[in-house]
Formats: sequence, structure tokens, C-alpha cells
Amino acid sequence: MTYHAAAFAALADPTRRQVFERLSAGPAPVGELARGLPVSRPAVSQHLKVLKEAGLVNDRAEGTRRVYQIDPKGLGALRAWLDQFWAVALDAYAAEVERQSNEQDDE
Amino acid sequence: MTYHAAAFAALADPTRRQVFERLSAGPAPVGELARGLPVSRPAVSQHLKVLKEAGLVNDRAEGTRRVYQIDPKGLGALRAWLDQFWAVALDAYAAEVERQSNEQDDE
DNA sequence: CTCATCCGTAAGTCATGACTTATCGTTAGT
DNA sequence: ACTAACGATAAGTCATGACTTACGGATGAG
Repeated sequence: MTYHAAAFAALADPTRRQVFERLSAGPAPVGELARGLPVSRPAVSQHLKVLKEAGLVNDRAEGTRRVYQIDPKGLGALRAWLDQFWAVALDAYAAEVERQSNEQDDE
Repeated sequence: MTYHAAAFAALADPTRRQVFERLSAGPAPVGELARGLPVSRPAVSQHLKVLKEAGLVNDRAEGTRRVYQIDPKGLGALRAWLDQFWAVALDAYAAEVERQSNEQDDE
């Protein structure tokens, strides 16, 4: 459940986000992913490895191809972390706005 | 709306996540933030600059202190991006499970 | 008007990581 | 069995960025 750290690091890279966004449209083999990107196929392989270790994608063998698809696990961990802070952040923000309107009373 | 890129990059760093998590408990000046971390105060300043440019925090002057607080803007952009892919990812995943159960028909 | 405190910026160092080309294993077709 | 296609890994290069210390600017206290 500490997946969110790896997921953040993985999605921080623009190329990896492109790969991920492409995969959200459906499963694809490595070569096809590389064809739509300005980097070499080994680079895509390395990116996919990072995404996989972050729980963001799965892979399955299909003949000589290796098909990757999105894994909801990593995305879920990210969402959980975000939601946890979303509520708190809004509360803190609201409290701050409140504090500012009472400013003359405090000081 | 392209804030999510900067937000991902900002929260990819563990130290910056710590700063952000600390701020979710309420506003704090730079010195106090640095006191709870294993890095120097200038380092914290640099991290706060990155968080600010990502729309994740605000700052306001308070005497000689500079108080930082969470800004919901960046977190909101992140959430929007995530939600956009959350539904699609689940759909793709469900479609894939479906495809696998029909495997013998296709081949 | 000092003087101390708080903070940001400058400059430099060092590790990390995003890419490349080269190589190897595996699978499919002839 | 040979060859070609696909992909992962190895090794090396180069840029980025996370830190440090040193310094300068602003504010508040005496």
C-alpha cells in the first residue's frame, strides 16, 4: 500500500505518462507503443518496467509479442493517497479563510 | 489545467511529499518545516518553490516569517487527471477480462 | 540606528535516471 | 535447422535535480 510513492515517481516522467495514456485506450505490445513515441524500443521497455513495478501496468506474453495493459492497482493507490489529503487540504484551506476574516479579533 | 505535470513532478520527491503532508495539518513557516526534516532550511525553501509553481501551496508574509499553506488548486488538477483515467482504466481492464473469457472463440 | 532573525538566491558538488547502441534469448515461419 | 522478428538486459553517456555552504535583503526589537 506504499505503492503511491513508486506511482508518483513513475508518472512524473512525461514519456511514461504518454505510455500510460496510450495504454488507457487498450492493451498494446511494446513495438506498437514505441512506434508512437520519439524514443527507442529499449527505452520503452525500461519505462514499462518502471510502470510495472509501480503497479500501474500488467504484461502478458502473446507469442513473440509482450502485451501490456493498465493495472488498476497502482492508480487506486494513488487515488487513495490523494483522497486522503483532498479532504484535509480543503478543511485546512477553509479554516484559513475563516481565520483571515477573524483577523482583527486576534490581533 | 496542465498543472498535473508539475504536480506529479513535485510530489515525486519524498522530501517534498513530507513537506506537503506536514502542511496538510495546517499552515507553517519555513523554519518550522525545516526543523522536522533532515535537510537544511535553504533546501526546504527550494522545495517550497517547486510546490508553489505546481499550484500545490500558497505563501503569505507574516512579519519576518513566510507562512506556507496548502493550495487546493494543484491537488484538484491532479485529481481531475487521475479521475479521467480511473474510469477508462477500469473499463479497459474489464474489457480485457471479458476478452480473455472469449479467448477460445477468437482463436 | 544597530543587531539578530528569518528567508530567498547563488554557486558548486554529487547522485540519479533517461536515453543510446550492442548483445542475447525466445518464438514463429519456411 | 535456419532465419527473422520481438523484446529484455548490459553498458556507457549526458542532463537534471537534490543537496550543501555562503551571501544578501527585509523585518522587528532594543
